Amino acid sequence: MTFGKGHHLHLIDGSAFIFRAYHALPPLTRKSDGLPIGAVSGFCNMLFKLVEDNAGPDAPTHVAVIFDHSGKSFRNDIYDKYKANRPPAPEDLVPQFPLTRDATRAFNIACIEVENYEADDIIATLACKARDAGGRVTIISSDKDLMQLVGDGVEMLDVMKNKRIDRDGVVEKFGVGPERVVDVQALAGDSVDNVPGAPGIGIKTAALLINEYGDLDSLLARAEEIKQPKRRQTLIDNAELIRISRDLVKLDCDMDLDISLDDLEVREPEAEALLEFLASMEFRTLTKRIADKLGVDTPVIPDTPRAIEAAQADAPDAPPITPDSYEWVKDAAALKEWIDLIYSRGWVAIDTETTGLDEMQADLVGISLCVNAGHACYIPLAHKASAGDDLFASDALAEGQMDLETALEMLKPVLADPSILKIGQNLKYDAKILKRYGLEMAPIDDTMLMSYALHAGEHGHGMDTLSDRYLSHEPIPIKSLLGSGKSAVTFDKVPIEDAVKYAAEDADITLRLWQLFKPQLHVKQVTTVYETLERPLSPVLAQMEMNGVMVDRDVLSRMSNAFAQKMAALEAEIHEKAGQPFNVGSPAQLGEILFDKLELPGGKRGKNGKYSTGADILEDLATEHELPGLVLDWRQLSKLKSTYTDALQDHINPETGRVHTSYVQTGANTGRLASTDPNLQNIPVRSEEGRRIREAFVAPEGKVLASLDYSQIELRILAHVAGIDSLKQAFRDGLDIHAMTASEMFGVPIEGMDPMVRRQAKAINFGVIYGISGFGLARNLRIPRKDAQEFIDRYFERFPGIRSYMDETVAFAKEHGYVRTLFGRKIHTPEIAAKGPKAGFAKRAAINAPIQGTAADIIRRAMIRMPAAIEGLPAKMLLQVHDELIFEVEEQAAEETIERVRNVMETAAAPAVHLDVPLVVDAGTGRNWAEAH
DNA sequence: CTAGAGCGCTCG
DNA sequence: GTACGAGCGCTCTAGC
Repeated sequence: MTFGKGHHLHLIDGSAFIFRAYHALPPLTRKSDGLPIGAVSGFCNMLFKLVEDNAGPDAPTHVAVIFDHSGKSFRNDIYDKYKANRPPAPEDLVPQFPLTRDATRAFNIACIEVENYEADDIIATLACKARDAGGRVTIISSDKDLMQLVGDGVEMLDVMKNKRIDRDGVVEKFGVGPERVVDVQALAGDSVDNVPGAPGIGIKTAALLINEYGDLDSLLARAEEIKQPKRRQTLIDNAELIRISRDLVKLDCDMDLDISLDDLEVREPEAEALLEFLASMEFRTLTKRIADKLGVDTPVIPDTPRAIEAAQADAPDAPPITPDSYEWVKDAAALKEWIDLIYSRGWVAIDTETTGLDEMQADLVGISLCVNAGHACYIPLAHKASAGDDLFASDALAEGQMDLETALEMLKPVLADPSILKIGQNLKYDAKILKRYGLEMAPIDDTMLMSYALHAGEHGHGMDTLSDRYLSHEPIPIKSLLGSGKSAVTFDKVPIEDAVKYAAEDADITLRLWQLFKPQLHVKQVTTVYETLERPLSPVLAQMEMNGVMVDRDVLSRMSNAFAQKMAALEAEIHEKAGQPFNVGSPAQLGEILFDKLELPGGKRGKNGKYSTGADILEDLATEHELPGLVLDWRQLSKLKSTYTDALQDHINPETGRVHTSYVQTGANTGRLASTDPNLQNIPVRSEEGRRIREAFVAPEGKVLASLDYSQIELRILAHVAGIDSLKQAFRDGLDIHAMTASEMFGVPIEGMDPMVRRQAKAINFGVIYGISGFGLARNLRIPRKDAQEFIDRYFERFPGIRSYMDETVAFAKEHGYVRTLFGRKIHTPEIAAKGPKAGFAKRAAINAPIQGTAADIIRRAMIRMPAAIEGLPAKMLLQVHDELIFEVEEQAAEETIERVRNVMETAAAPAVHLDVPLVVDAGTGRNWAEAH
């Protein structure tokens, strides 16, 4: 049978269906694993309704669902900004795109998409073919771009409004017949698709002009005749843009399709395949309805959520992880194919290989990509030829590599494309490397951050850990390629064939982890944490790290020399008092001197049978002998010199003259950041001598450093979460909280309070945050344990809400295995069920985590909002130290900057959380960090 | 020679 | 046996 007169073709605009379904329905998720399926559900219902409605006399004989092939089309070659303003598809819709194709096939309906073309072109080509063959066509869509096809037996049907659109309908909408629709659209433009058109001309005016002049070409040719000066000028000025617009809106009726109309003949669904699909989506109602209609038994959909392991076993289509499937991309043609694949998929896992771990200095060596489990490649860009390959130049590049600049030029639009999701493991690293090469990357998903949101406290979040744990696969160790220690080489020396296996595997593993984690975010109810506290922070940190802080080498160097001299003098004195030379830096040797040779009291041995010689012990011994005090002085200098004045100099970047720390977003289980290489969160401040190190952290000429820190944020949070009215009121009244505590506990007036009493209250306040114990407080205050316990008892008596908060928190942790911050962050406490000393640790950690974690969440929220808040000011955010943010700002803008930053910090909890206590931020500025703090 | 544990000290 | 959360430099030793 050949398609012809008497036949009726239905062409369904699949993409329109998907978006309509997505927006019409709440965000449904599959019960077993949280996979978002709202759009698929709506899509299936719409398909089913069509099938049901197709029983009547007007039923189609042929039907097809047409989809847009994701990514770019030939129209982008005509006009590169085509559809450029279109926002990316929502996160939870992206994984549903392929499922709607599966659904179409499950209904046994032809499913068509063609690379480089839009659905509208395929619809146009099929509609023209069918019309020419003498058949009828109904286009099921409300897209006005398709109205140019109406007429001669072609109609549109808007299923939502249940309205047919024929020739008259088109005239009603455009003021012209279908054959002139393109002309009107070319003039009017379309802001949604970013079709330029002629500025100032809308559909009404366009129709008027076309009706007057006949068609677009005549209009443009006779533009001079137009009476209205503005219209005349805009048509003359924009003639070229208008012609381009016409090319953009004109649908291609003459595509080469390898499918014929006869292939589209209506087929009955195959019950088994359709029901299997519906059951796999866990659509209970629809499965039953369709099973009933088809007259077969409804398949059973299990109610119990599957475990992760089951979900994995459930995906037999994921091929095993093997280097055999990885591709070595050698030239632009091969890379182009990968880029096309990325566009067709909508996402890509990416990983960069470099010559080192310092993102501010390492060079790019290659890039790996993965679009699908097992489908990965490596693009080597700067591998060196091995010595044997080229006798003349040892730094010659190896064969089989494409030009680095060409590759980056090709990848640049993909990485910046808002419709392409870039997936990585610790993407901040790759983003910084690529940024140094001029490439921006957005939007992103980071499997490390996902793991952190899901599993903080349960395990680490490095790729090796995750791969082993969730994919049961041990990745190729980097050491097997680079070696280790002195003989280690950089990645550019690795033979490319080895690099391909290693690098592509990393991208492959990352993509697989993403596929596992993404749906889990919903299931574990940490989507908001991930989306609002993790994902948006990563680029902010990257920018801070790249900003760096200026450090004055000379200041450090001078201090270092001074320390060295003092240490030498102390060392001589120490040896003299000890009666023999020994390594003062060796606790083991010191212990023997103190406790064996000098026979001082209190020698306690640690785990390895060595004496403990910690500061607290030496302080106690200082009353017995001169030696311990000298050692303490020596240790302070030694610490300052080695960790700060010496090591810090090595971290000054030779190109920027600044120190660029790295923040580990997943470093602390509570949500705090960790700072490494170097750690700038533990620069001395408590001792006078140590604080001087901060004088080396400076602002350049004409600028100052501004430091803003939350005052007592953790105690404020404690007052809020434990609901202690008197503490909350004290914070509202701006009282000295430690003095107030002392006053409440001991019944003494705040005025003229003994500083010792206040100090004890302060220790108790902090102790509470840490999960207080009599032993700990006793040791901290150096008072008998009994006295400490009395203090604690009295404290709980006065603030009973604190005790119940602690008890409830521990009970919650025992029941659920985790605790939560006010913003929903989960911190797992797997040891809470343990016996013995571990239980104590876990209990205190569980008490502390919601407090410390909520404070961490608040400053994260402030940091995420900060770039927008200081936009336009000559100010840069440089550092975070848990409750403090440090900025570098031009002197005359310091006041304005502080005002804006303070405002963001003080309101950072809102609107997600309303605190019963105010957040207060102290601020200071100075030429260096010591002055600013 | 190297990796890792343990100690001790720095910060919030 | 004990305050909560981190990173890093040094010493020392087990194991290649």
